[in-house]
Amino acid sequence: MTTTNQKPLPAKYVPADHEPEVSRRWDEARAFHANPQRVLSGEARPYCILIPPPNVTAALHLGHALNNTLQDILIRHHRMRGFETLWMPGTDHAGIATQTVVEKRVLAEEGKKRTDFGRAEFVAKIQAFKDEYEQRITEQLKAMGCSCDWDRQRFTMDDICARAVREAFFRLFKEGLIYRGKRLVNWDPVTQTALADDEVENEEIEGIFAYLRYPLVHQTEPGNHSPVTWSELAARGYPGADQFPEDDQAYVTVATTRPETYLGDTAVAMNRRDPRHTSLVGLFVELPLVGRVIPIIEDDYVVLPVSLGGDESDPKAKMATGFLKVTPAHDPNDWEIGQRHNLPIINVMAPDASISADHGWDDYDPHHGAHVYIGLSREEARKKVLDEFKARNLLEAVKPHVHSVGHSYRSHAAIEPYLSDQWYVKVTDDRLRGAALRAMNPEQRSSGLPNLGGTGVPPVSTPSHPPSQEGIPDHLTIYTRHLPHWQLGGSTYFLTFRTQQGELSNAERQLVLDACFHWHGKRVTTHLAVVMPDHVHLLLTPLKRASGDWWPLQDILHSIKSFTAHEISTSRDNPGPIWQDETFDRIVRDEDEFREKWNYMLMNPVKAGLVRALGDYAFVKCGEEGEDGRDTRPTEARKAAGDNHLTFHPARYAKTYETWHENLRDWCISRQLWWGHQIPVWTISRQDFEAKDILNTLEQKFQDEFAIQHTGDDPDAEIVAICAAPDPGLERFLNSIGAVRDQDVLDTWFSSALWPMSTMGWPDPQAAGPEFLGMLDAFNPSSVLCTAREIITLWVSRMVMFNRYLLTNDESEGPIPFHDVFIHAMIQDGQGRKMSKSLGNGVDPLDIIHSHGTDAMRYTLCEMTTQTQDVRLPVEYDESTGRNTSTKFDKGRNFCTKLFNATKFTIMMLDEKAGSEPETVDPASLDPIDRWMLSRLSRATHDINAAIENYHFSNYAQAIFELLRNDFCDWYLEAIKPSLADNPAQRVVLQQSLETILRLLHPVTPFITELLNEYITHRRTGRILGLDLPFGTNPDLLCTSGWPNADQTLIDETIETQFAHMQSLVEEIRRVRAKHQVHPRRRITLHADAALINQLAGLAPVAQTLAGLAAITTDPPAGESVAMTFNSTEYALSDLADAVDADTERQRLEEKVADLDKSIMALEKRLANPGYTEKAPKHLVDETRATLEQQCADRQAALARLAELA
RNA sequence: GGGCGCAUAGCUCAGUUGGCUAGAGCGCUGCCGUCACAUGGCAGAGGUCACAGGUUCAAGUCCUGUUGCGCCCA
Repeated sequence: MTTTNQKPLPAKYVPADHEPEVSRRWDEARAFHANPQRVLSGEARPYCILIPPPNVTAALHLGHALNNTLQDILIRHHRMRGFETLWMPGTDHAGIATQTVVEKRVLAEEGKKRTDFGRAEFVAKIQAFKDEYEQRITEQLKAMGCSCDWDRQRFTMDDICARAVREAFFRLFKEGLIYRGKRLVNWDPVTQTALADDEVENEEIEGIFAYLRYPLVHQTEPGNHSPVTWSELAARGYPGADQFPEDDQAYVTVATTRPETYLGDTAVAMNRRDPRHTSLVGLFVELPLVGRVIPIIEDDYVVLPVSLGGDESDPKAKMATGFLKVTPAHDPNDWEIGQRHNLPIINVMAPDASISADHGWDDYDPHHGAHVYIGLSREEARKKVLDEFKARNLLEAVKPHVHSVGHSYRSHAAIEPYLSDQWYVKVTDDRLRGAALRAMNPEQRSSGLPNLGGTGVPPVSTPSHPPSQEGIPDHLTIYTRHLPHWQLGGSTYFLTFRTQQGELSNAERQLVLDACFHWHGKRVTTHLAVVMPDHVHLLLTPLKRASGDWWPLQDILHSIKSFTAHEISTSRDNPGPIWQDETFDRIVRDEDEFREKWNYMLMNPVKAGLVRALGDYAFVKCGEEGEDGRDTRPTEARKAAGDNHLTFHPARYAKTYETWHENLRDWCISRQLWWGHQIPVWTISRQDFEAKDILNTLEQKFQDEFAIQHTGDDPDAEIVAICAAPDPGLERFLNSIGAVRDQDVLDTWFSSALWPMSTMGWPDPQAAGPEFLGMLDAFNPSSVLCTAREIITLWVSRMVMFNRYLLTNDESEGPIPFHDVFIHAMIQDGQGRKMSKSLGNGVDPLDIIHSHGTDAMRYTLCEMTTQTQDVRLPVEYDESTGRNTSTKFDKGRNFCTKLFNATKFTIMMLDEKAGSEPETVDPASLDPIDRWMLSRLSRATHDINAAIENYHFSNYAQAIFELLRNDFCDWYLEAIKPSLADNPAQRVVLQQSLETILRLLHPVTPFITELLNEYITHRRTGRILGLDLPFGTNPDLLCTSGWPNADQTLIDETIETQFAHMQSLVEEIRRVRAKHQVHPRRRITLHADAALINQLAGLAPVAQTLAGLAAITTDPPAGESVAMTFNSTEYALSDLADAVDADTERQRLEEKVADLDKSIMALEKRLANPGYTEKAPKHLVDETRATLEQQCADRQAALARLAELA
């Protein structure tokens, strides 16, 4: 069948000519729409990714392109594998960021400020901006080929998300996990809002260290004080007081980077170890101009100066005076001191950080002179303070000082620690933080874990206590190997690991035994586990994964050992290594031998070294046969995944997650903004609340829909009410009684944290709409979250906490929101700077798509994704187009061009001569070249499956690159040119190979493969046994066709070895041709011998084609010829030219001899080392000997030929 | 201050639990207008794997330390 109903492919591939058309076909087929019912009915397993919703502040840049390309690769791969696949798209309202951008825009365009509009009016402006950018972002994602379920696109301020926010807030509030507190917050004076800790960026700035003198006074009673003189101090034993004029007023000197905050000082603190301490106890200082008299207190926080015995290595001790001004309202550390000593808290600033007496400066008295500061900015006030102190001879010194200061990530203004009422989530509660930590995969948890790996000593392959050989039949002798080799066959392994020291208690033995069976049936079949007090024996067979390879034994063992070690060392309260390295003994692979060995061990446990004495069987357990390695657990069980299932890739990021939670502080969630979810809390004074008997009314009318909290320190403070589901009746009621709704909005991450739930209709899918039914059950937990590193703390953690807390049922804590977290690299520009909008070095993916095409961009991004944490991407600005571009994408573009041309050529060849192709092809009947191609295909398929499964995207890109360019184009296509027309079975192989390649490529380059697939799949005539290309859910499109299944049996080691041999022969001939500058079209003659021809076997014609040979003959050359050594034998090539240049030939041979000399010396040296021949594995030594032998022969041959030439 | 990452060819980067003469793309050199592809093919040059120790028969790879760069968190 050679249907050629498509229009012919154009001469050149121009991506822009095809991508929109392909997109349209996907849209029309609704190819990316997920149906939860297929999951719930058991028809298909779920695979779900939730997009990290991009901020609507700006268009996407290449970092997003990377992020989304990787997600799309995972999604498309799983869709083709038959999973019911959901990729949920959406955007984030990004409260402060978006509002700031719009404020700037409005100011620039209309010259107006936010406050010139009403709240509703301004929010509408932001909404319009959001609509514009949401659309732009969606267009970008579609242009990138993202196969999202576009029908389900969400925005974090959708009604559906708002409902989730209300519900979550209500529940947390009711349980006391949200509270109101007067705290120091990170205040951004420019945007005038509080910021979360992680929205603050520390920057080194060149500031000052000012030394201010505070005059000392006595205070007999409040309002009545008198100066303290130096002579008085000297009398009190103050060291060095006699150095000063005795009648002058004494002072103490404080050092500060922020002199202006002295207006709010409420104490001076000193360390009790300070020798001056005793003489100052009970004294006070008077703040110049302010007039406030404040006590001298003692607190261990104060650093002793070096001169008084402070720590010399502490830079603070070098700068310190020993006296610390304490400003509880304007410094977090001072706040703590203030709390400890019950100091007054005096806020001296307005929200814009200007000095103000109207925000808590209750003892402000303009007559003392502090009025000179009022209204000044922080910076102006700082200068003014120094001037005023200097004028009064109270400024001891000012030194330059580089220190780190928090800045707003948004406005870049210096953060002011500012006292205000804010709402907090008590994330430090065990129900949140604890649940997040318990979610972690135990093998990635570090706390309390002994250092099991990374000792630098590789696993010992020789057992330190070998099982007794006595009585074991010789042919069952266990032998040791390196682990990777064992894995190839999926064999059964006998493993032993021993305790580091001491013995396990019975309880511990039971724990270990259970752990040995943890992966049973899922990743391994655990045939037998024997847990003795000082060692463990395991008999395991790793199971096949869905990707076709086997679960790594190493991983399984590591899981068992690290988990048990953690548990044991915790319970012993004695961290330290528990296990030694394991020894690996391979059981003979043959099944009969295995059975015999197995029986022997069970019958003769003492002789086999299993146990020490007969009867010592307490902790021995045999497992049932397992199934395959797929996650076949029913939905309920999968959903129960809560504790121990959250796994990071790469694993090192688990540490970031863990330490973040260990050092967590409560999360400030209120923001003084207009753009966001307004806090659903109404407040009313306690007086009114009680007078109107409101509680009673609430309880009668709105039983479960409200929760109250009493807040405030004094009885006059307010109480707080909250409504749950947005009940207009309750809201009306609250308004009617004069309760006031909180003006603030929630931190954006509060709604983002609900993303895995809100997008699926939580809390009430029924009410959300029919399309939400079953979504939570089918797709939460989702499969993987793909994001960047800084998001671990901002978002990942909060999603885990909320998902687990809010989906808690009567039985247990809720599930994790995703099983895996994949952290990809951050894209930097050519100078190593992070790509960001503020630096202006962000690159629009559409620019790259414009110059190179989408697939090229995706291919290159995929290939860049290794396990590293940053990647550099130098870009150049193209004047002619006004766009950024980068030569890094050339590789992707060239790769696509190659695919296009190879496909065109394949079509041409298939159409040239068609007919009589067999319907079914048995690989065994094929020519070697075709068997080789199938072997390479099968191998690549397995490599690619493993790469994608492990998030090794770069390996995927490289595997497919080599398969297409090297194997398929350079060798296979070139080799079959002469034979294809007369070989119908080969035409099937060609067609099936390319179709397989297109499918394997589809996840990374979806557009071009979708385009070409139509041409190739329609030319399908037959199939190959062992190579299955399933139809999938909709074979009309490649994106919904099935993923290739290549049977392991197609991998033919023998043919691959033979082929590699043939390749080196061809390459050797090509080298000779190149040296002698033989024209590519000239056919030359290889004078071989029977041995070589025999060795080439069926590949001789291929070699002839690829090396440009007219013939391979055993006849000696008739005329001039050159020598060529191959495989220790000298051969001749003739017909190179009309006359061979003897000088060239001599030079070539001399170079060759020199090369060989060098290599031979190295090999001889290695073999001369007795350590090598004795200790290195035999096969390596043999290999070295063989190589040496061959190279010596090659050298002899070359020398002989040189002698002839001379 | 704590944590993490990086340092390999001119450039951008691979190198899978230590084992062939360390690889790829771009760039460079030579040949090729060839009937899929010049966005190509064939061949080639180019590396003291940051530095110093150590473990090992064997180190780019493991360990210790040093230097430089970057990121995250305080």
